[in-house]
Amino acid sequence: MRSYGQYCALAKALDVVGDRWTLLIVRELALRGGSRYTDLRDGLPGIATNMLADRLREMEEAGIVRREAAPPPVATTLFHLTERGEELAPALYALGRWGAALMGERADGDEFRSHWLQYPLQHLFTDAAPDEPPVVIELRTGDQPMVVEVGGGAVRVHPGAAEDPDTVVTGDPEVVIGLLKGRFDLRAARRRGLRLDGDENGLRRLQPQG
Amino acid sequence: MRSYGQYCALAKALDVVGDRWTLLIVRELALRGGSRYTDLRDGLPGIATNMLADRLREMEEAGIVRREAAPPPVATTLFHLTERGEELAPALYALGRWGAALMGERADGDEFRSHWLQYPLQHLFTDAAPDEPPVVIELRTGDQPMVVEVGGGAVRVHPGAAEDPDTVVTGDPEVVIGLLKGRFDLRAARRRGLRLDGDENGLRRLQPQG
DNA sequence: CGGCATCCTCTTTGATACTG
DNA sequence: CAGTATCAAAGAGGATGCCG
Repeated sequence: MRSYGQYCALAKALDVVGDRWTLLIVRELALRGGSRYTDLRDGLPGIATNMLADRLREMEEAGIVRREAAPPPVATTLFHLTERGEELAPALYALGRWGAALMGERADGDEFRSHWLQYPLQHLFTDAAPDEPPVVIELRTGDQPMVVEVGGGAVRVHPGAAEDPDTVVTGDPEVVIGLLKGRFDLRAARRRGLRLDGDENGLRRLQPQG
Repeated sequence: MRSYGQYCALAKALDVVGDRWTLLIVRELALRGGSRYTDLRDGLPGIATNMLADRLREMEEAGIVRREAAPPPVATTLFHLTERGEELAPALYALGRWGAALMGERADGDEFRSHWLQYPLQHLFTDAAPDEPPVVIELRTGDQPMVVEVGGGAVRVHPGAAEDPDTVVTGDPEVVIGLLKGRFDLRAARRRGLRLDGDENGLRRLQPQG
């Protein structure tokens, strides 16, 4: 990207991360940790492969991405955020929080990946009853199941199936997210195809932050 | 901007404010409040006039900018942020804070406007001695003087000349900012052409936040 | 298959000139 | 003052090819 040529912290930040796709690549790396090229491409539906290669090179030059040759058994390149890259997290949260209001209806053709839920759930939601025993929720929406552990005042999220979930939520991403955010109540969500197995009260623990 | 087509809050936010220049226009409107077109252009050195017109229209459609026909005595159009637009402030702070680390040397040809200091000073600096009587500093750098009031634990900044400043700091933006951020000590700043009139201790009140 | 590089087309941006 | 009009240059998107 061409520099804005302004001696201003915001402009300088945008000189580095203001390019198209750059912040979404940071999102992927922040969510997944070290990632292969093809995993990144999969988490960035719509990106052209040359774009991804270009951006990764630029981000490496800018000091926010580091590439690492994985040792022989794997024999692949792994891309990581540098420390400086990880420091973008607060900016991602702030933008994501602002964008949350735009997550109403899923536009036609909008892609979805389950692991995108990790950021919002961990940072925009809270444990409504920190003193009660922890609750495990499995979300089945998108390309893979996600486990949500709510307990001790915090929310932790990771991909995979839960061993013995208290609650299992199955449905379209728009409906699952709408239910969690309070845009739909349980009745409305069910009308839109949501299925809930196990303890309905488990979900009450997971509440959007003020 | 073409939509990313991803059902993700960050991607949705970038669909709206990820275009080139958009966040810098938000910066200008946030700093100045209601602004005329030509004032915006002046605060955005490097922007092409058709870009500014395009962006303002898009931002209006997106609901983050509102245009207002000022009444007869002024008879001009004023551009404002909507409430939704003002909610971008936390994202601007976060990005600006990240970009502050890039404010080392002023690149050749980098433009500067004094009012850009307002955001960083108010939000990235703090009053180091909240219980002592307030201090007024006048910064003379860039296109216009700025008044910095440090007192009661807060920092307030506005354009203009101070009536009876405790301290007056004159010099190149790079040096003034370097001094405030602690990149230069007073000796080093003076070597680079900084002039300080009045009480040297006034400056000690203004300290970067952790 | 993973990790790109090339080629081509289309869109966006930038510089400048001009207008009600 | 507040923009439009015009045109050239840069960047993004899509398809495909290459190489270990």
